[in-house]
Order: sequence, then structure tokens, then C-alpha cells
Amino acid sequence: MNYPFSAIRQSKVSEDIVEQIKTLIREGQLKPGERLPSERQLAQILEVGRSSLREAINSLAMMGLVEVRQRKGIYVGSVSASLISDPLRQLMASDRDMFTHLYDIRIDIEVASATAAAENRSTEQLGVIASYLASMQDTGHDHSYNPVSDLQFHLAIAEATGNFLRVHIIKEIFDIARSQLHTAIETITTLQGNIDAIFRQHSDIYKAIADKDPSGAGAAMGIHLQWVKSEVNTFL
Amino acid sequence: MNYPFSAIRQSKVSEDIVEQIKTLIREGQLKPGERLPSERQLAQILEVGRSSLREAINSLAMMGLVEVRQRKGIYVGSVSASLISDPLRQLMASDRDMFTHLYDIRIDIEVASATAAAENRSTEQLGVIASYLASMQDTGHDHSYNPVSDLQFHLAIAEATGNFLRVHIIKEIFDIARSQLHTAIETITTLQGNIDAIFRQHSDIYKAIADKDPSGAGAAMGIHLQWVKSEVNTFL
DNA sequence: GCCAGAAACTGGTCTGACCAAAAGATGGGG
DNA sequence: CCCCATCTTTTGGTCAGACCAGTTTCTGGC
Repeated sequence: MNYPFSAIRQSKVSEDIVEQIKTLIREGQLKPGERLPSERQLAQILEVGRSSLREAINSLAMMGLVEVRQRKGIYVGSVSASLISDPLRQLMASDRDMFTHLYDIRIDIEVASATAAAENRSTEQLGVIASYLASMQDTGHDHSYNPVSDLQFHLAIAEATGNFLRVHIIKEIFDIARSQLHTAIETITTLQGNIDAIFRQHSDIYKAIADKDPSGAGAAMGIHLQWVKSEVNTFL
Repeated sequence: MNYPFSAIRQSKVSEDIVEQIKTLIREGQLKPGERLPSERQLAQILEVGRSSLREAINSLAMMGLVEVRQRKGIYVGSVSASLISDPLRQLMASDRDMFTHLYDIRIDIEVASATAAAENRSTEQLGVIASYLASMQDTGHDHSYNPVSDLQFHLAIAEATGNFLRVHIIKEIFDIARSQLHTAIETITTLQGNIDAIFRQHSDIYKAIADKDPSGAGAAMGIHLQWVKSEVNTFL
């Protein structure tokens, strides 16, 4: 019964497309929130019919890897959306205790990311992390705070671990946090003392990763995020 | 800001079709194994274009409610037609790399859980953890392996941290793992050496939590899950 | 410089055509 | 009358072109 043959299965075009895009997302070449070319363009690029392309996009949309917005475009979605089901997400936005729990999950993953990044980061990846650290501290002579660079710094660390799910989930939680806490965050990041503290903490994280010091990196990340958490809590 | 209106959402044709067929199947008017009319006929009957009909069928196929056999026809799902769609599960099952990433997320969270549990566990919670540890090692004189107690042991630790999201996510990932890896898991857990190793690792985790040794608990949990991961990988 | 109107673009839908494989119909030889 | 090769029809898979209804972008007149 068990022949040494594997089934010859002529793949459907749409499945090949799904596979390709899935890989691009997994490898980080397509990042969450990024917009894909339009259906017509993509079909032309991939040299397939628009119908096949649409089938593939529908599959990806159903898996949550991609989000189709009518008359706007196709966007790389967050897989974590499936892990954190929609009703749950709404709870997060409305319930502070639940949000605290969510934030702790972020800390769990980020601490692990920093640890793993310190072990495995390539010189290239370290450069990327360094560049975001620099762009965060370079924003003008006014020492202002740039939240985008902050997020990118964290995402770059997760990306250095080679696990795209970490990147997705961290970004997801960050987005929820931003939408819920933007006033608190703004207030906090106008105080020069706090900005300096954030810079220092980020530097500590970076140094540990650069020095290939896993436990140091994890600890630094933990300290940083716990500090942020406690700061935010004072404003709630 | 909060008007008493609900959003007018113009439904897509394909979604309406999905809804209709789903209802027919749920009500038993379409029975498992039964063959649906061909794409062209169905499109004509429903008075929609074939492309929309195909989109709907694809959705249903992905949910497992329907099975498309090339050049043969469309059949009502014969296996578990009542199963709800689980895109994430399907995604993980279809892609081993993604599953590995998901499993790493589990490790991130469980390591953090063990660490936090060692810090915060109450005597009561420690008792719960101990009881699952005992029930795992008590299953008969045959030293057999009880996967349910194993899971409960892990969940009890997460629960001791007071963060229900950790419990939720760990269980979710565990379920996905079990559905995908049940053969590998069964094979591994029939070897007495492996069972002994699992018992020992669980005991180490428990001891560290009982001793209120956070870093020890985290390390023990990490060793345990990495061991499981590598064991499973040898069978894949 | 601003803003209304036109043009280009987006995803959603429909139609008609072709392909390759499978199933069904046909027909001629035994 | 039966068998099997051949032709026809049907099936899902794919492609191309067209139209729709909103969105975005460009543009020209004020």
C-alpha cells in the first residue's frame, strides 16, 4: 500500500500565488500594513489572469495574511488577528485590565525577542537596529520624540530573530496600545526626562544585542517595557 | 459621536452565496456527499456571474463545507461538515515553518509565565500545579503518559500569573500543535525514556516555582519546551 | 494657493472564450 | 449482442475584456 511515490499534483495557479506571497510575508519582504500593488498590476507582474490572482488573494484574506479594502487596495494584514479574535480585540480596547494582560504578552514576546536577537543577530540586522536607534535620537535639535522610529526599533529586534510572527504580534499590540493610549503617550513623551530615559533604555538594549549578551538584552528589554507600563499607568 | 445608526454595508455577491449555501447545508437540505450542480448551472440558477460563484465556492471549500474535485464536480463536505472554519489552523497546518514560529511564540509566553509564576504564585496556586504534576505521574502502574494532565500543568502555571490571556493563547497553540502533530507526539510519548525525561523536566519546573526562583523556573521551562520541539522535529 | 471638476485608479462583477481531463455517447468489429 | 476504440459533452481552471461605483489624484480656473 505504501509506494515510494509521491502524488503528482498539478498545482493550481492560485495556490502557487498564495505560496509565493505567504513566503514573502514570512520572510519579512512584505511587512504588516504595507500595501500590495493593485489586482491588475499584480496579475501582470505574476503573469497570471486577474481571476486567478483574485482567488489567491481571497485565500490569503481568509487566512488573515492579507486584508482587502474595497476601492483602496490590498494590505498585508496581521496573522495575530486570528490569534486574538475580534471580539477579544474589542474587549481589549474597552477594558483596562484586559489591556494590561495584553501588554504583558507583548513584554513576554519582546523579552524573548531581545534574548534571541542577541544570540542570532547578523551584523546586517544589527545595523538596521542601530539605524532606527539613531533616527530616533536624531529628530531635530529639539530632542523631540519620534514614535515611529521607536516602533521600528522594536520591530527590527523581533525581525532579527527570524520569526515574522513575533513582528506581527508586537506591531498588533502596539497599534492597539496607540489607539487606546495616545493621550497618555503624548503626555509622557513631552517630558524631557522621560525622553532621555527612553533613549537610555533603548541604548542599553542595543548595546546588549551588539555585545551578544542574551540575558542582558532580555533584562534590558524587560526593564524598558516595565518602565513604560508603569509610566502609562500613572496617567490612567 | 454615538449615533443610533448601524453601518450600511453593501454585501458582496459572493458573501450572499456563501450564506445561502451554508444555510442549506446547516438545515440539511444539502446532505454530506451530495453533488451540487456544476459551476455554470449554479451561476445561472442563482443569477450571478460564474466568477462570483467561484469565489463563494472557494470560501466554502476553505471552510471545509464543500469539496471541489477537479473535472468531477462540487460535493458537500463529507467529513466534518459542521466544523467551523479555522483559517489560522489551516494556515499553520499547511506550513511547517509558520508552525515553528508559532511554537516559538508559545515558548516565549510559557517561559515568561514560569518566571512570573515563580514570583507571584500563591500557596493555593502552587497546590493546583502540584496536583496536575501528580496526576500526570500517577496514571496507573504502567507509567503511561497523560497528555491532558500535561496541558493542565502548563495552563495552571500560566493561570498562576493571573493573566488569562496567557492561558488562552497557550491553549490555542497547544490545540493546533496536537491536531497537526498527534502522530509524532504519540510516537514520542510511547518511549519510556522520553516519558521519564518529561517527568523530570516538569518536576524541575515545579521545584523552581515552589522555591520562588524566577530565573530558574524560566530556564527550566525553556529547556523543557526546546527539548520537546527538537524531539518533535526528529519525527517530521 | 485653493477648490471644484475631470481623469485615472481601485476592487467587485459579469460575460465569453479556451484548455485539459473526465465522463458519457456513439459506432463499428467481433 | 457485447466490447472497446473514438468522438462529443461536461467539468473545473484560466484568461481577457468590459462595465460599475466609489476613491484618489491631477488639473485648470478663480
